[in-house]
Amino acid sequence: MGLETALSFDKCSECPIRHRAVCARCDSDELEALEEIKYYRSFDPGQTVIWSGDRMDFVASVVEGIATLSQTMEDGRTQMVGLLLPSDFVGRPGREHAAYDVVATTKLTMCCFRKKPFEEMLTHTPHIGQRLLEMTLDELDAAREWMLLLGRKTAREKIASLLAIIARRDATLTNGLAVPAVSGSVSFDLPLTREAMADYLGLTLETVSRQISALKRDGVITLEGKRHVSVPDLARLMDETGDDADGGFPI
Amino acid sequence: MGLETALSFDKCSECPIRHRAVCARCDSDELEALEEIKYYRSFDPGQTVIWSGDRMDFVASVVEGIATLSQTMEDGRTQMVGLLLPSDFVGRPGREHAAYDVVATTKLTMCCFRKKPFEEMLTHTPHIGQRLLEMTLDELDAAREWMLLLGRKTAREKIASLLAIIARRDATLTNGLAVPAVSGSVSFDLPLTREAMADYLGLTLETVSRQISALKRDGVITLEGKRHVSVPDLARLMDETGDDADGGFPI
DNA sequence: GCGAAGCCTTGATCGAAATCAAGTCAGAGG
DNA sequence: CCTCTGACTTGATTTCGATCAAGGCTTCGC
Repeated sequence: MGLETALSFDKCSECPIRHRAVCARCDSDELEALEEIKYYRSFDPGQTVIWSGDRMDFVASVVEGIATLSQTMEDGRTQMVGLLLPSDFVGRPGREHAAYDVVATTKLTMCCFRKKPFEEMLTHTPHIGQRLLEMTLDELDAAREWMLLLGRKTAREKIASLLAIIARRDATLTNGLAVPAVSGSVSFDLPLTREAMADYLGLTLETVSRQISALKRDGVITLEGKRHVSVPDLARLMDETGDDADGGFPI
Repeated sequence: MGLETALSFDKCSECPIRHRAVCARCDSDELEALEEIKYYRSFDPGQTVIWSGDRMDFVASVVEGIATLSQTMEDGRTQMVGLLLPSDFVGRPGREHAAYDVVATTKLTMCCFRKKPFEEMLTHTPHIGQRLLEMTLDELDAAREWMLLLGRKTAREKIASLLAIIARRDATLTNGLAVPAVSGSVSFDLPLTREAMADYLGLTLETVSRQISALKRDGVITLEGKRHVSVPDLARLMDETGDDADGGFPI
């Protein structure tokens, strides 16, 4: 089941997402209160964390690994509505049941808070609510950027946009810059299968495969194996996304 | 310009959105503080409230009328990312410039708060932040529901979904029920042109027109004029949306 | 080494929605 | 009354991505 935890830390103060997660603004008193209601859970790749409609008595932060948030129609059509990376928040205070499926795509560790006491803290300690508002507003912007992609971009632009987002994120994490580079070269591993990319982009896996091949043929990217992507010229990739020069990031 | 205000009220306590807007939870003291920093602005149909990228020194609530929130690509492709109805909130605390275009589709009145003092209040009075968090979480759910529509639904399902949403909202407003009816008949006016619907649904206006004609031909709806829609059997319309029986509302 | 299962690629064909192109209709203004 | 305009409809054609189908490449267990 992979439920046994094997973390390299146990105190919040040593936590790798301490300064980006919902607890980012907490002082040491607040952190102590959170310690009391938190517990860790781990999941294996492919394992479902929560099914849509399930009763959910916790909220959580992703500590390590990647998970997907998705919706499925009766006939099986699936749309991913979010990609959960370390520090991202899962669950909604005030809601009894999960609204989406959450599935681990890599080995995943989550820091869970029992919902009732977390909701209590939300009303009494402003720092958590403030940070959660900020994170939710960011997610809303991301969702709206994705709406433009889903509604108006071509398959090629969709693939280029996804690659650009992953490339940017990787570049930011590795060089530690606040503002990601907009040119130069990067390389990274795709954290998703072709099918998961298709579900994220509103395409079929065949179209994803074809467009990746096309970008490779046109020299926008090179592949080593199926999953490792190199981008010789980030600006060239950005051109393919259809966004304007500044990368379409909200000003 | 239509900037002259002609409201039937001037105090917050008589405001029609008093109990649903960002100020819903405020007590009388907090309301008094808000009164100090608020002012009203009105716009005519078609008028642009804010251009994406513009400096924005206020945030606001829609009081009366309808506005759209949209994104446009360099080559003119447009995607609406939100429909703003009375009580909806516009703007983001902590952001200098607008991220989207806001356009009035009907006569529109907004209750604006100067940004700086509003941000002040946000850190000092919890009730505003709590309500704003709740509203933002609702918007995030709506955005994610729309992502499923944009990524996976057919043109016919998209139109049916939009009509169902408007029908529900109208039914709720007129009968005052907390939970909208799921069957029976309704009729309402479309608040959007075919082009605006297309921008919302990720379609062309021709496709919107054809699918509305098809739903009419199949007896799912009837039209009086171009804009007035009657739905003889709401359940029938819901079937056409592709959502499951409960209407796809988050549990 | 061999077979099976996953994941991915590529080809052929099909179909839904986009695009291109006329029109219709209602209302506004001269 | 007539024309102009903007919103909408409808038809013909094209195109992009879906669907159907086959096969390749790894990895894993036997």
